[in-house]
Amino acid sequence: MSKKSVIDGILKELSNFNIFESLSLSAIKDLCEGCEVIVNDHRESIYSEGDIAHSFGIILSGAYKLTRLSPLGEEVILHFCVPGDAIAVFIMAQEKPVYPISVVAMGPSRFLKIPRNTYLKRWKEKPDVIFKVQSLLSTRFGSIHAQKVLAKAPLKTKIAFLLIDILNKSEQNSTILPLPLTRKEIADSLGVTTESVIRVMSEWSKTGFIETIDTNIKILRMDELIKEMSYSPT
Amino acid sequence: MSKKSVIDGILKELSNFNIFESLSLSAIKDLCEGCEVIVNDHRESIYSEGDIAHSFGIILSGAYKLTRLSPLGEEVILHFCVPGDAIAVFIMAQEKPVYPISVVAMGPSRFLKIPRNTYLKRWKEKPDVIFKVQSLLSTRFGSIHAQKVLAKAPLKTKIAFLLIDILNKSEQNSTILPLPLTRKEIADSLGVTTESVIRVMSEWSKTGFIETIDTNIKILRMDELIKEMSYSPT
DNA sequence: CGCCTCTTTGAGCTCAATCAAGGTGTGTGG
DNA sequence: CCACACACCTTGATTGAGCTCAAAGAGGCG
Repeated sequence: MSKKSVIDGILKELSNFNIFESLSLSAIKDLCEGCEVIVNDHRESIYSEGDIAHSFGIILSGAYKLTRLSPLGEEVILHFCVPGDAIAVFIMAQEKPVYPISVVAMGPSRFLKIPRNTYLKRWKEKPDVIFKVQSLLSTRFGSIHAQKVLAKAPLKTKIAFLLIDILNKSEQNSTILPLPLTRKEIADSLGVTTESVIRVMSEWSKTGFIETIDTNIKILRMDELIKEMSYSPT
Repeated sequence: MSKKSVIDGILKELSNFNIFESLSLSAIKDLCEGCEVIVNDHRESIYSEGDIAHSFGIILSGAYKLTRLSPLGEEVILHFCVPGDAIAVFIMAQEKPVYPISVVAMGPSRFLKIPRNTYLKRWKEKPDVIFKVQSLLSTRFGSIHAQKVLAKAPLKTKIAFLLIDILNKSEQNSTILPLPLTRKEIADSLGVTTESVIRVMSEWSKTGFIETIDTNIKILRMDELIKEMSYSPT
């Protein structure tokens, strides 16, 4: 395949994403000047907390997690990203941006890396695109807030909410979560222990609410999971 | 005082805020077309979760909390806002924006309410201002993430962090928190119970790390508070 | 003066953490 | 090809930090 047709293929991929919808292929091409496709294996890191940010990008396929280390050196997962999500865009306008988080692939994934210069030259003065970025951010706030509201809820409420929230990221109306997810990752995302997550989810596996094939979680009884989400005072 | 000089006074107030710094007074005036100063008493609400968003604004003085109700009907505090903070700006670009949270005054406060139309006409095409808004958002992400990283930390770590984080919002190098804060509010912000917060803070009051005059918290021994923030496995 | 919000303290309980031990699957280097 | 490391999953027993419940005092406000 020639380089040109590779680029064409990617442009087509990009045009499906929310952030670029309503843009012409040539406009998208402009926005991606100097880009590069990064192919990652499971657990490979593309950005590390504290590094100077020379680039940002868009997830093409697979999934990535945004993480930080806790004071005790444990991984804390701040967000799960799926295809179409932008990474580190919103720090590009800063004078000397530094990645505030690390970004790690979950399973084989592809990432379109775009130089910061392209942002400064091409993205900055395009309000439409900037507002798309803002709307991605605002979705992220939504998830975070919804999770914080459940702070006092029992663990199974939190897990049920997380699974449903992740499932909703998926474009298709699938019942399989769009990313491979270990029990440990669920725990690290909710700020609880792996064992506690396992105890809740084994129960659900036994009662047939969910099914786990390798690290892919399938929701069999959405209605029951939603019931598990509700809770009442003691 | 004439209406004109009232406006001049406010413009001067605004020009001190980060979001408007480096803008001329007349540019700021443009951005505030149709604005109105709202004066609030303690616990008055300016926006309610779910309402259609016809306006947004900037905090002039005092403080406001951003809240939501938990499934059990308890107040959950998502963020504390101080003078210079923008409220609901980043949903203004949406087609039919709805406030995702409620906004409630903490003590007597003043808020500059700006119609959504002004945003669409004046803010939208000014990238400089939009980036200032983005930078406010990114600060907010910073706080939220830092808090999430402490999810497994003991309660006193979380409280110490919250107090220091709020103190850092203050412009001056004061040791008094820039907003009146009850124990219940600390609890609602951290997702714990009032009693637990009281037990930790009474201890600190006894040992002289902090002092509470009415609802104003003064940090007497920052070094000790920072020590309380560190923790180690079991 | 009664109502409301906030604070305080004590006693008992519970959910999730901790600790411990064993099992599985995958990759890798000798 | 085997051994060994590593990441993840699982289950059971024990423990403890923070929750719940209860009761009471201290302002502030209409």
